[in-house]
Amino acid sequence: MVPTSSRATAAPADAEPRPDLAELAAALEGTPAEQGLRERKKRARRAALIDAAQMLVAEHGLDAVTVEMISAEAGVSARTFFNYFESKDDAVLGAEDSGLSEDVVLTFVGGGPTGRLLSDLEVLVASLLRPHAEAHDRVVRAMDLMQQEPRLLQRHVIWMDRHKSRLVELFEARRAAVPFSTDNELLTMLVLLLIRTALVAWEHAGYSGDPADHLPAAVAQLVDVVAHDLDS
Amino acid sequence: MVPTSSRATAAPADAEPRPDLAELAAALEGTPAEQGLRERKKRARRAALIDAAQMLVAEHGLDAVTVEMISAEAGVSARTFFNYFESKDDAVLGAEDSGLSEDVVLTFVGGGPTGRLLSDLEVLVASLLRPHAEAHDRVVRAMDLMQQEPRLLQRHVIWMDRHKSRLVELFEARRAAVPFSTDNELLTMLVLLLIRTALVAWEHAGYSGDPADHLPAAVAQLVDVVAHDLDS
DNA sequence: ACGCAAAATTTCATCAACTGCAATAAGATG
DNA sequence: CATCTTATTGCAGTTGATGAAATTTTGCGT
Repeated sequence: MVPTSSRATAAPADAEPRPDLAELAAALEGTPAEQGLRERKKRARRAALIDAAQMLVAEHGLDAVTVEMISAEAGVSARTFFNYFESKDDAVLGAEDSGLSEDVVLTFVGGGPTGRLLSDLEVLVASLLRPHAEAHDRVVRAMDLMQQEPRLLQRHVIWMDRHKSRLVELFEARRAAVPFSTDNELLTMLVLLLIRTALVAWEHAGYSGDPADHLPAAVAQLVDVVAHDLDS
Repeated sequence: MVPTSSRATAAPADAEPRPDLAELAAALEGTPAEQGLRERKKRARRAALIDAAQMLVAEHGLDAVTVEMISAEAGVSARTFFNYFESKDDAVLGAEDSGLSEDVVLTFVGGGPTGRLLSDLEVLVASLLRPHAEAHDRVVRAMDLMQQEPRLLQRHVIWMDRHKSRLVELFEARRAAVPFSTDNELLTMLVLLLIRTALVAWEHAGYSGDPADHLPAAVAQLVDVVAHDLDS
């Protein structure tokens, strides 16, 4: 195996005779006592796979990395890889299905918190962005990789697509409480716009702080564009 | 050239002795005398492949259709298929790289036609949408399929990605003529938003007229959302 | 500790998307 | 017709992804 690993060992952070044991042990340290051992191992493997995927892709490029390499690096079989991720791309991005919390949802469908649709969308998106701050490092690496490998950008849209029906439900529910005329399609695209704009701004800021911090600026820009159109 | 194949058989693809001749002939009729025969055949094959792909997918679903089926239906080898399209999805969507015309570009980068960024974006998007009206039937079918097969939606984004660098160039050029502060990222997402909203509205309207006809409504909705936020 | 049931991993087989290459067929051209 | 160019094809091979059965690991009651 490993047909194209001529300069693989030039990297500083790894001189591993036995990647599985070392990484598993390290990863298990990170999550000391939380739930059963089974659960911890699961998280550890998942993290190991993401790390392996991101490291390899950063070094060799997306297409030059096979799931076999990733699996080998993480010390599992290739088949197991697909027990954790639906696709290679998902692993590289460390895809996490960050759902939205109940209270935020309830507030939104109730017509709150501000009563102004755009502002409330902003709050909603902020709550979507927050989980990203947890796995800070992995998200940062994912964003960097997204720039080098445009193909990964589409996963962003797939994420959107996964949650689109849920979002549409929210919009419909809110519409029942506080009628408004904007189409669902435009609103979902608006959510996507805000997410991407905020994330890119976050990246331009050197990944300092929380992605959600850049949301107000994104909204402000949007308002600006429209306002300029109304003025003149 | 709508009904390419008069065959609605649910049976496997071995019921036809010579699909190529019939379809090719029909397709060649459509484009009587234009450039060389070679060029016409190329277009005909491409059209045949798109039609075959869309028909089969509409009948059996995206994942149940293989490129071998599509190729067989169009009367070419599977290898040839990939001389025409980069992927199966591209064929199903009938991906056409509609570029933007020079005059529209020049007007935009010059700060026109209205001088208001959003309105000028609208004009730009309209010119992007117009080519879609040419291959009306295929675009309609592609849109229908997109609804049934969410995975195809991501191609929309890939299209966006392909043209993103060009769009960014336009934004930069205009910025040089008429300074404005909006980020490129937000603007490209805005373009995507307008395109999608207009297309979906067009679809909801039963595909009557031109997709670009629904652009003003999309912009109006966007303005509305922002305006409501400014008022209260 | 022991053994058993559930869950996860692995092995193996299989399919389909896609690519490179070399041979061949088919337009174009003079 | 001769030949040069371009397109098509068959073929072998890589890779992503999935299903099923065998095997290992973990949880847990006794």
